[in-house]
Amino acid sequence: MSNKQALKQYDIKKYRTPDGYTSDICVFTISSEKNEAYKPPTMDLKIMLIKRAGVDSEGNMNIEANKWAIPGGFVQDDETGFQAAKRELEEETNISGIHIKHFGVYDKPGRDPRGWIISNAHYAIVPDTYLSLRKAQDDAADIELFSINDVLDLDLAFDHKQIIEDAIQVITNDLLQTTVAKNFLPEYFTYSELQAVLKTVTNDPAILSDQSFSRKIKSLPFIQEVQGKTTTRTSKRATKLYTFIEMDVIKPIYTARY
Amino acid sequence: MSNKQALKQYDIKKYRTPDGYTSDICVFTISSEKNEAYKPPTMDLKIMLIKRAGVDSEGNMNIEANKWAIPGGFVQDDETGFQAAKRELEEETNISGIHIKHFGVYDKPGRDPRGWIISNAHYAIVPDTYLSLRKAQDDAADIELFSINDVLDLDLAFDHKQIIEDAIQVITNDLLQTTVAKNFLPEYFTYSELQAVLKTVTNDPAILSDQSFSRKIKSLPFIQEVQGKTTTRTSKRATKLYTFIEMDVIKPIYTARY
DNA sequence: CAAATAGTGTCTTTGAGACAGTATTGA
DNA sequence: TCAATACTGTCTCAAAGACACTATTTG
Repeated sequence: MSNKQALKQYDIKKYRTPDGYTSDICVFTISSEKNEAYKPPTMDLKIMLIKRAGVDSEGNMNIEANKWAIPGGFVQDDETGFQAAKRELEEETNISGIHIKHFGVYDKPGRDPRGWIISNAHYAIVPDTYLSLRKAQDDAADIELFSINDVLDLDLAFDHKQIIEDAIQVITNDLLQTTVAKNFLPEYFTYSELQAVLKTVTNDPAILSDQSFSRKIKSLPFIQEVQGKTTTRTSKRATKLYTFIEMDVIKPIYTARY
Repeated sequence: MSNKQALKQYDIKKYRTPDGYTSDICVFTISSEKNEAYKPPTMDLKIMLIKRAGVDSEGNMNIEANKWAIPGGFVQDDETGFQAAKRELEEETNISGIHIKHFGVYDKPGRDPRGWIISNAHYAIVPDTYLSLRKAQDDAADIELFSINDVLDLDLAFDHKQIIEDAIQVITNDLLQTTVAKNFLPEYFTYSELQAVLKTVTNDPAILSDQSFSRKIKSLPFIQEVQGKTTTRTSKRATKLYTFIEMDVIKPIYTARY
């Protein structure tokens, strides 16, 4: 065993090393499709993609030209992949404090024709106001939001179809089994706003029903009613506001009610 | 924006590339501490570590010598990190079909004094019989199982303390919120065997109580009673057997009972 | 007042949790 | 027989789900 160990270390020179190490970010936003006065929002979960250029800076044909891709870039040698993702997202959106989470590594040989390139996949949650702003400032031709219901029909670069599929699965899970939904909401929100977020990823009748959900929200240990504050942004009648309590929630499937 | 994109591609030559790409595996096993006849098992969640050699093959002092470490090795350029983890684990234990899951990437600059080395972290679930066997065959001085309650007190190599902490958190979550517990159990198991697995990571009274749990298990949609089969391995009285049904379980925290 | 949203009142049914009791069988 | 494990019977309490109803406010 000691030999085996020592040999492994010797092998360090033998193995080929990767040609690149990148971080990519699936930027999700929930845009209120309709946002009329005194109406609860109708929401749609969207992902931001960029369109790859047709030619590179030297005028040569670009690889995966004109295809849609998730934003990303190379990790520098003085930062982690996570830090790189954060940096790139901040460069892209000009905001910090964004919720961002690593969810996978994509390293299948041949995934990038340029070489052996390893990609860290992250998802981020960004309020849609920032993205509309970003799109307005810049030449906006090559940045677009796509509904998660449509995005997989696009012509996507590299293995980004797989990455996006996985990201949608992960964020669906996280929205339902963690309190990450709070990142799509203002600090104080109404029951119907939280409900609209969850509706983007589930058909659970207990969540779909207004009465059930407005009753249920009062008994959730990780959500608290904000006393004495109301809003009229979702209805003419003043509506109670709630806020998330900071806590880890692990509800075992073995004790839940089915 | 097109310029920015093109520039990014140009940068491919500018960035330093990693010095190594590895896969490490936290090998978990549940050993039955007591396994007397007609007794339900008392289980303990353990992790397998190897002891790093004192000197390398050339007789030089090894880095992180004599410290405990999680097993792993370099990813080859014709395989993914996940495949490498599977290959290494099979080399180590001589079994295939093991449950293995990627849970993180460790790439903090300076984490490995030998260079910029990126590690994919996985956890695996291995029946303890295989590990005892493996330990018996080999010179066993440098391979050991540690309870997750003790392992963090050891002198651990590199950033393996962090990796193991994270692995314990992830497997705890998965055991309670997915059906991954099935990998610690035979195909047909008793309620007390499943209970013993869950007890290694939770103090939930509904799981701790024999009566509650033996009732509850009948109503779980992902567990089915095996008709007409019983066992006496956990008690003198014949005990009903159950099996997991293949299905995805996502129980929203918003509909669970608290 | 009509329409829309946000609730509440109340009933039925289900299940969780607790406690006590029964069932089975080897030592 | 006893001790240990695996249940089952039954009660109480809380919550889920359904339905009807009330509350509030603007156009």
